[in-house]
Amino acid sequence: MAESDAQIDAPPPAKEGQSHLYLVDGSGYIFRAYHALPPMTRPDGTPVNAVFGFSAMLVRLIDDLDADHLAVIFDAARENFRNEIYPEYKAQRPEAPEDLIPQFPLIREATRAFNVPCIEMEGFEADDLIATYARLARERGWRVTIVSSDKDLMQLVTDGVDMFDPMKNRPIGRAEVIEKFGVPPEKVVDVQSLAGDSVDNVPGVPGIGIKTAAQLIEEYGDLETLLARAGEIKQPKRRENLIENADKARISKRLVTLRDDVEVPEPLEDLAVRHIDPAGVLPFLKEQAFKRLIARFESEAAQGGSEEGRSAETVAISEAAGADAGYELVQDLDDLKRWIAAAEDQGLVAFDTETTGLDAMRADLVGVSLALSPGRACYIPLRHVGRQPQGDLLGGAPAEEAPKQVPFDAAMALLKDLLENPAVLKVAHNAKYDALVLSRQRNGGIAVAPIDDTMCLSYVLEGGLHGHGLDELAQLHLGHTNIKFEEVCGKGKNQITFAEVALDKARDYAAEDADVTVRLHALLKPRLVAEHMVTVYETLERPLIPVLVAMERNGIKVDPAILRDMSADFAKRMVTLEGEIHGLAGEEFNVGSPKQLGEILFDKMGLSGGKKGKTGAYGTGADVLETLAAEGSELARKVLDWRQVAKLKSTYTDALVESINPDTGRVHTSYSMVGAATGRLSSNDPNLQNIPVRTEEGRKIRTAFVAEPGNLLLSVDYSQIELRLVADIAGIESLRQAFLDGKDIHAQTASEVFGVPLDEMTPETRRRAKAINFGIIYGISGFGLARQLSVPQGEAQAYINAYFERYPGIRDYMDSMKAFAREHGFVETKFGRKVHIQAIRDKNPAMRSFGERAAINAPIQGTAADVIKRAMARLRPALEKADSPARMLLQVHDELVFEVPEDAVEKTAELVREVMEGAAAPTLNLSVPLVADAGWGKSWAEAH
DNA sequence: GTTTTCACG
DNA sequence: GACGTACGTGAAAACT
Repeated sequence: MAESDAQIDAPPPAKEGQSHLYLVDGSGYIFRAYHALPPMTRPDGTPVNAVFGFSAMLVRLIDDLDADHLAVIFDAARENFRNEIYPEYKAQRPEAPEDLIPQFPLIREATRAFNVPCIEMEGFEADDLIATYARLARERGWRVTIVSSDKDLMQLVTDGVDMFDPMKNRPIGRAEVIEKFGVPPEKVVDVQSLAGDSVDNVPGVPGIGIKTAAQLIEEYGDLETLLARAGEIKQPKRRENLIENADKARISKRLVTLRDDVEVPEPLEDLAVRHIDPAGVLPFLKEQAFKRLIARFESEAAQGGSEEGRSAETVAISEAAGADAGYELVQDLDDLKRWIAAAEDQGLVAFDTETTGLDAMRADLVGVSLALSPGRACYIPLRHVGRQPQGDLLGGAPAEEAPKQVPFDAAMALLKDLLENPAVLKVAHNAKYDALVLSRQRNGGIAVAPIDDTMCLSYVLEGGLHGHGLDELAQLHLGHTNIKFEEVCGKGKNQITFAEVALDKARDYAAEDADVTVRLHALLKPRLVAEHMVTVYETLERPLIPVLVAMERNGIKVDPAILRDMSADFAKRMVTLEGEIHGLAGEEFNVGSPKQLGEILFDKMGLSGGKKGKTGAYGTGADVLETLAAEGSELARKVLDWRQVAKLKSTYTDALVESINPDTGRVHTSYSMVGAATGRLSSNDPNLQNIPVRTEEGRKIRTAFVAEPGNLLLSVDYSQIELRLVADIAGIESLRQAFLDGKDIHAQTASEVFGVPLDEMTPETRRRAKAINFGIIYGISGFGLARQLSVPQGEAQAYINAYFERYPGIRDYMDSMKAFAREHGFVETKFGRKVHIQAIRDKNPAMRSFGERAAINAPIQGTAADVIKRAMARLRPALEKADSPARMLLQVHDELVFEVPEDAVEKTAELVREVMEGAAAPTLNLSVPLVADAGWGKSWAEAH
């Protein structure tokens, strides 16, 4: 049933020769566009936001290749045959907003200007006309796509008929209908008849919503059967309602069922897609002052018409790109000078670097692409090589000479002038990578500035909604599929480096990236203002790019000898432990396999502890083994020891040695600015934000992180920053006072929640309070706290209740975050960063709870992340001003690590502490002081 | 490619 | 009233 249905994915593309009809729900679109788009007016003051959205949508649709028939359908008037069935139908709909009314005729005008059939009919709604056309087209074997997100049209989805949501740019197929209604399209009408619709004034049956309706229809098959057997319903209220309101349900059914037998005014043939005549559409566009669309059709007119209705935009970005008007290959100095002059003239250029690898500290620059405006891009090969000699495959092809390129040093000198020119804005996607590559002497020693980063723009605007890779954004915002890296370089053992790629292929790939970047920039940058995200971008993200470039470039010295010694020791201990484990188990097995271990522990040895998880595998996590060990299982104890050693060896001591850069002798992590939804950074290749510290054993790994001779590592970290923010944000007076007085915060909490005087505090009581304090930050639940504390759930819940009782501000905070997230789909940090929480609207209650906890945590974790980002951005000029020789090396969420000459440590520590403690001000006037503690030593272990 | 486990804040 | 849980990450190894 539903399971197999759900697997049906996006509809297949139209078959060869099959006609494809697009039916646009014009009336529905107007309202949605009006509400979704920010207000716009043309010079004479006429509001046109919906008209603009509509026009842009129509152009996009016509550009779509497989639409050969197209019509826009409108509602003719308010009254139609449904009002005769039920006079109140849609009666209570509010009047359209004042600034929408003048847009109705304009949208019909737009449709005609674009040479698209514009259809409406007295007595019927647009939906009925759509249903009728869909039936007619299907009878001829055509494919139909209904462009609308209106749920009332979902009943029409079937084989060959699907929908497309023009606001969200996503298809609506059978699976999406099931997601919305809980039943497949053919049963949607029955569900709607029961559930009714308060907006359209469809009565339905009282007390039954979509969920219950879907459940009932699933159970009884259809509406009539359900009504006939209503007496069998167990719930008394529901049974009564169904019996009493059977007629209302039947009337509702007549209201929601779409008519597909309307005498349509235009035959299908007349809906064939017609060419857009620039001369016909330009006067209309000019009247509305739609700049972007005007430019587009003017260029089309200049070229003597478009190519088969496809936009110049689409053509330039796809296969025709390389050919005529498309991307240019720059192979001599004069051409390069021409591009650079044009970029300087314009004051803005998008660029992308092509290299030999992903590690910016090791990669060699191979080429650079530039884009000035959509479709106008070039690629400058710099270090391409000829085809490499092929081994003995097919007799071995001989090596070829390197292709013609601008001499490297000459090209880099010119590019350096451009990329360092303060009057030219450089736009890149993940600019940190390109800036770091170019900053290395071998790749030109260029300090790129000023920089805009489309990846950061996307993160700031839509963090939490989707990924921020270039390919994903091209698809999402431009409807364009980028050439894949694999298609150019191959994969697996046959993969070649970009330096070996033939120039025409390299040009198409590289220039496309720059082209897409310049388009995304044009799309995203203006949204900063419209969506009030300028400050977040300009103060928290953009200034961090050069800071992180410097940190990644600095790296940190790691002593391989220390790690190798530890690895050898770990290896020995693992062998010993393995022997002991096999002895205890009575057989040899792979200790590293949770599956085998689970079978040994629970099947063979018969220890208690059940299955879990969808996969049916036994859980053998540390908590499970810890319980078994406490019950006296020596085997479990040994496995725990083995696991710890194995983890330390494989993830840290072995891997870190491999990460040492042979050129610098240091380890250079890479920070992701868009990895964490809350605004935190993340660290990878290698991850230096999770180096062990909690156990004595693991902590030793930090002795291998050292300062150069004559220097020290300085570590400064925020004390309890998240809890301090909670005290401030949730306005908890006693917690606030405790921080002000510098008291033991967990003991204080314990005293107040459990009513124990401070001088009678036991460590256990304090431990519990500490767990609650952390729980608060995570969006506490009785279950979670019980697990953490190993106490019954009821007891944990009692603690939480006591906490809420004592600190009501916490509960208010949690409730308001949940409500805000539900309403807006995101929550905000104190600095205005938006964190989108999609799970908050999930239909699965477990997912929703998850979203609620995330909504509680995100403003706290995110605000802390914002604070340290502000500190990092300010530290650069602050250290410079103080003439400090200190170098920032690492960030670990609430900690910064520096390398400092010995004689400058104390002064630097003081300066860093001041900047970090003052980082929230002046934007945020915290009622709780921020405190940072400093420590230093020869190694990271000593610095704490 | 996904799952499990475990390291950090 | 039932979902099945602490928030946020990344890496290695086993397993599909």
